[in-house]
Amino acid sequence: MTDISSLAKPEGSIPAEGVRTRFAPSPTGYMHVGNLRTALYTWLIARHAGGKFILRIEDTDQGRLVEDAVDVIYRTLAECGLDHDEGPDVGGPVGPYIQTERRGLYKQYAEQLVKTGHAYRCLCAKTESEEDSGDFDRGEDPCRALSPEEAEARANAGEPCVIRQRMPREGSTTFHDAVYGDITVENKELEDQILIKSDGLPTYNFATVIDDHLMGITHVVRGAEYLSSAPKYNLLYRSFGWSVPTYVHCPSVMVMDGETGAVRKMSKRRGDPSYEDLIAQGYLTPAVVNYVALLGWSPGGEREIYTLPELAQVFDIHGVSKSPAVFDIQKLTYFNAEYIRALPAEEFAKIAAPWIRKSVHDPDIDCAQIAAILQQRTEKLSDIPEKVDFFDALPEYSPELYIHKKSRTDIPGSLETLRKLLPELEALENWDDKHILALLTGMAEREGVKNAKIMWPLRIAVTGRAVTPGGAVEIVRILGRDKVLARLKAGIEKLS
RNA sequence: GGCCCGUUGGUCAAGUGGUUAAGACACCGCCCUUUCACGGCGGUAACAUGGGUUCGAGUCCCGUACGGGUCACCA
Repeated sequence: MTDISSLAKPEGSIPAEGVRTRFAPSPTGYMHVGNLRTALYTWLIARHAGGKFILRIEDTDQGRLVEDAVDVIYRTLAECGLDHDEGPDVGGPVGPYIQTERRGLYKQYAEQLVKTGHAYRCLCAKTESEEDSGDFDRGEDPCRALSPEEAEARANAGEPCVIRQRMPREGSTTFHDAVYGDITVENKELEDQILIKSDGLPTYNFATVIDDHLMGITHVVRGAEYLSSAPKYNLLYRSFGWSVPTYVHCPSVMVMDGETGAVRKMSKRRGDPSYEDLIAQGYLTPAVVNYVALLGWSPGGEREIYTLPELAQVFDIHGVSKSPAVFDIQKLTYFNAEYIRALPAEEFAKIAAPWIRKSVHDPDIDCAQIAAILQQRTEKLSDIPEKVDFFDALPEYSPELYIHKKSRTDIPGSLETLRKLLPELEALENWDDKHILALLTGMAEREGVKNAKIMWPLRIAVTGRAVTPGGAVEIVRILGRDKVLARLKAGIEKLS
């Protein structure tokens, strides 16, 4: 076999040791949850070991280029905290990190394989073995393995030419995966896959092997959908005399159909959320990352809430599951609520402000005060606007709302309460929680009734809602005297 | 259909031959509470199935069923 070390290498050389992982997305324009999880695990493995995390763009499909798609990848990785040490934007010792910029490289290695008999040129889509088996009419079709001279002549004449990997016809190949263990397939099941397409670019299966080797990748993390093509890689590595990196295949992320209950792979086309969709729906990035980490991997204990650095510390390939996991938006929502509650109040106020302003336009209303009562009751940011819209304008509501068994309220009693409340609130000097509460409890005490009997009608009158963020006192305070008095009057009129 | 992989409650999952088979979400109930929520307490609910191996099997082996993946000049 020819010495492959004489072949051209990209600039620089491979670091001698240490874990190196890579996230190698094709730029399709969005990151679905499964992609994000693959990126996460890949990053986690590198960081856990103190190694390097590399970003490589796999854009060898010229027909599927999407404008700005790479930006989505950069943005998502950055937002999630998955920083890369090498990549198209930051460079590195084994670049370039975009496959179309490496095109010459693949061709050389493919030629090498042709020379050593591990690959052959072909003019059409038929493989050697199909040709041998007489599956098509040889007389009509010019397709067959070509000699180098022939191939070159054809290429010069402008005829398309493809390079295929020559698979052994007998025996079997065993491939080892860190998650799935040993997987053995009969060689006769392996197709002579195309290495170099007729446009001169490599196929994914070839480019990834070449690049992973050249970039010194030690752990290849990818979706389980690639598992069945993995044995072919072993053959490729063997043909080159290269050592095989550790493969880590991750189970697919599924989604359950709400109606049929059937599980299927997540897909953008079916409306399943991408990372950006989730953020737009008011999910917090750390919550998404934390939840996604646990989808198909378990740290083993009972703990579920982990920061990114904590995940890097405890991440272990052995915890990766073999079976597909169903994405559960409810559990994500739970994680999100946990993260929202844990936020410092000022930070939540900052994050919540734009959502509050979606429905509360009155400049006199203080967003920060609303945020304060909202924080403990918000599961996702997108729930906010409808929860607080009553601050802006009193919604239409039914008098029935005044009837509440537990608070022992009814319509006539509520009317009476509102009538008494009106002058007292009008006269209240200090408009703050303490004094408002004192006024309300004082009234309850004087009348010998539960606080709720006073507070329920008041809250209904000022909000028009049975369910509100915060109780009567806070809402009255935030709303301000003018609005409260006006709404009280409206309530009295409604019940009269 | 061929090949490959998988199968613990509705969902995520712990479990590496001997456990009353964890925990979390969701759901239900109770408590707390000025509503709702939060919080606290409790509850319903699982080893797909049939054979082995073994003193003993969720854990090991084989079959069956079901689910997933893959069979492109896409990744």
